[in-house]
Amino acid sequence: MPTDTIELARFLVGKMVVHDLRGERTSGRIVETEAYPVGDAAGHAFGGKTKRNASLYLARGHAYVYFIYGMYYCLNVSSERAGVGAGVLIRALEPIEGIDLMKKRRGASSLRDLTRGPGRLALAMAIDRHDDGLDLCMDTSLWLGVPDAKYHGVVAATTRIGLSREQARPWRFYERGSTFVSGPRVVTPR
DNA sequence: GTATGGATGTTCT
DNA sequence: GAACATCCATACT
Repeated sequence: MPTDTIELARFLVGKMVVHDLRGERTSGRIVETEAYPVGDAAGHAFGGKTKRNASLYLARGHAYVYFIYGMYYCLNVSSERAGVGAGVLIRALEPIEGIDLMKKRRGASSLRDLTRGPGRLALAMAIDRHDDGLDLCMDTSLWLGVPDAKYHGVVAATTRIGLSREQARPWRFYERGSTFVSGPRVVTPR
């Protein structure tokens, strides 16, 4: 098992996210993540614990869901021990279960665009502030799992997306060759 | 294909 | 006011 935020971000590529909302089940295989480790100026926990980011300080494996740009939610996984603020952003999924339901929630959209991007996947899976703070290893409505089929993906690393304070470190991880990845697919040397 | 700007609400200066 | 871990429609090459 991973022992820190960056390892967890890599580890999560290929794993499943499942949401069962009163019997309406959607799921997807993670194809893209970003790490926001301790001390990272771009991380939401950088300025200390607040009401908004409190879930980042829960023990590894809890959901941190935040509202962004007045319209979208983003799903993160807390990544360190309790009391330490850090997390992994889930940026893109390959849709698996509940594809019709996801299309309905997203409005007309191609399969490829359903969950390609953090705001899109949260909308498709109906993840919102109700899910903030859930234990993704224990909860019965939103959880992380292992795919049925053996995972053969190759994980590559690049710089993160959409940050004004990015420092060009390879903390974005994605499945090489996947059509469901949201942004540039170029490997940076490390 | 790339580029640009607007929508929208919460949080912080 | 301004910034924000975004997305979509529109215009253009």
